[in-house]
Amino acid sequence: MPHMTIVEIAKKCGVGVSTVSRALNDHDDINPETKKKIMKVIRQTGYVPNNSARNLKRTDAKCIAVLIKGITNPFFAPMISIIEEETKKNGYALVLRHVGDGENEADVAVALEKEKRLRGIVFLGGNCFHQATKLKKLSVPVVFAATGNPVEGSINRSSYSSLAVDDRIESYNMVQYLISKGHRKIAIIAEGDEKKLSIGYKRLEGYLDALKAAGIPEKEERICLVDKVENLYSMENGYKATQKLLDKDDEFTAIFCVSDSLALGAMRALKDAGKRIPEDISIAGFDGLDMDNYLIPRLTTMQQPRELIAGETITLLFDIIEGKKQHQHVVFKGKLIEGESTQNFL
Amino acid sequence: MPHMTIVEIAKKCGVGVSTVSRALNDHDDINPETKKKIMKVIRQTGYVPNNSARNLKRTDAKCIAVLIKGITNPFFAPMISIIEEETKKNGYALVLRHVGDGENEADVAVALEKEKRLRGIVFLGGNCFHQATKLKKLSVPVVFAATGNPVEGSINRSSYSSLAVDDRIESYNMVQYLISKGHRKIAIIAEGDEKKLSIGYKRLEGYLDALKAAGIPEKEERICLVDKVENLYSMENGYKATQKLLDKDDEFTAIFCVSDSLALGAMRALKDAGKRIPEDISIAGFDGLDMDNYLIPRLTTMQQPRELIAGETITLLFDIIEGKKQHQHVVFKGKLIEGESTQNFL
DNA sequence: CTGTTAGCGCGTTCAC
DNA sequence: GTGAACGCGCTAACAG
Repeated sequence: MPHMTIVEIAKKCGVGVSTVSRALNDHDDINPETKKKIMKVIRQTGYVPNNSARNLKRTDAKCIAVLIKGITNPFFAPMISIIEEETKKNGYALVLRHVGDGENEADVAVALEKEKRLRGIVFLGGNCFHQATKLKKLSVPVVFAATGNPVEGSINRSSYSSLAVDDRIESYNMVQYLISKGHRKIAIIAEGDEKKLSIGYKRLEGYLDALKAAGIPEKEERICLVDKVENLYSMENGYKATQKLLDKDDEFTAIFCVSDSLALGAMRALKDAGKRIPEDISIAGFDGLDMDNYLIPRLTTMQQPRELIAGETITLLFDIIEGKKQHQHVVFKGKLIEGESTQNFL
Repeated sequence: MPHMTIVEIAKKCGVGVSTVSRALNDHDDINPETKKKIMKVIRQTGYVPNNSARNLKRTDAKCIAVLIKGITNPFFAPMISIIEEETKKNGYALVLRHVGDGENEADVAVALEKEKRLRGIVFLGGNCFHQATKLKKLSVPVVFAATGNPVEGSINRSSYSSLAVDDRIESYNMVQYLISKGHRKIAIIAEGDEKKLSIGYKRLEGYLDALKAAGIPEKEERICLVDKVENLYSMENGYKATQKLLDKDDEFTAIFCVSDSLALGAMRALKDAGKRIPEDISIAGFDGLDMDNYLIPRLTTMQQPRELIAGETITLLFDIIEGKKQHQHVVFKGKLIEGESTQNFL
């Protein structure tokens, strides 16, 4: 029996389609007996309602969507768990949507809103800036989580929310920490981005700020910008970048990597070059991935409060949906986790 | 203008809805001029067609779905990239669907097939067994990738495909490698699974096979089964398991972890216990994650040919869809990557 | 080449 | 409580 429809179920049960619909959607204006009978037939036949048809009609549909550019990024893993949990707890359905490399997130969002009758949208993600014009096409609340500089173009800041750390400041803090450890020749592995909007660039700015504040002149050969071949923040990129740094300048005593993955690559490259970590060179990362605390040596990093951000994001979204709150912009503080990959420069 | 429909676009353009539809779907039975005009209006108004309505009508819709239990698992990352690429290359649309902890993958698949008019389904994933009865409700080709023992219950093996390594054999090979290195007291961190169907259990069987073949008696205190608190194959589980092993028995000279994440946790635990890797204890993992080659020391692992599996999977699926091939079961060979985490036991 | 029309499968009015 | 009828937005015939 391929392709059952609600009509056939109705016939089988000797009732009208609307009655089946009532049973399906847990309406209370239905005789419990009838419902029981119908549900039994549904189970027996293995009937599954067509979601496309439902979405087309349904008006209520408590459903939100979470869009993630690069869902395989380990950074998102714990956030997704929390979002799933909280969404369920609030009685909403969740559409988790991966946004591929070629896709534009705002476009995906607009299409999804039409398709699913969403009540709200979360953009999860690191390194992206959305076009204001496209965003304006969305008619449901939008919240950006863990995104540095979410919107490009002119849009009223009160028409969306954002929850994130301040990449520039936290980066500043990390570099200042390195300076406080006596390092003055600090290299950085950051992101080559012409638009200067990416989080990688903001973290680079924080680095420059910190040097300036400490009166340390920046040196071009200590700034290594990786480019987007495949995965920007890959370990491989960190490895290669470190090799380049070592080629150009072997005086630096510390490397600040704008992501933990880059840092892992950097550690390996240093090791391969015969350098000891942290005795010869200190390494610091950014993000606070689960693995950091298991690496040998443990990685010093600027931990983002991912779980907190995820939780607050989803709570805020529901509050906005239900009219309890207005849009807002929340800045979280990073936590400097001191691992074994950094030490005093003597 | 919230909620535009194809009718309004048609009116605005002074044409019929079907003409707009033709423009939208790149049909060739339309005047290029008309099409241009329509597309312009569409762009200006920002109209986006409703996918639910499309899915409801469309009959052809070249679309496949990939379902992944735990999409955040780093093991899948490179596979997803390849699948996206290949699917696009073949002119198909792709629905990438994360299956949450509470969800049943087969159920999701059935619902998705109705909703999207799929032409084929890929189940990507490690540690799951699907119920035959539910699988039978699917009317499109199903391919399991990187799944050890995909189906539970009775179903004709010629009604689905599978592409994977043989976990038991590859596990056997790894343990035999350790034995060949002179290790005879080999501990294992595996998966506690009552059903004995999981890949973790199969890898445990491979371990036992290898010991037996070498005439090494198995010792209960060297077998540590982690349980599913949160993430089964987490680093934390590896860490704790190793601590337990050290408590119970400090004679073993090697640990075989049934996943690389567990191995990373194990490495850290050994380090914290003052053991040197590999001088005191050798560590071997399973999977071949990207990070393995960056760890210090580099992790010895049984690498699964993930990219190859992903590519072959998608190719096979399309061949089956197009009637060029029958269902088949392909077993891939693992590749033992010798890192620095293992050495001869002298 | 184009417009009109009939459903796709379902939820939701309405009467009953 | 229940059923008949309508329409969600769109594509695919079918005429013209």
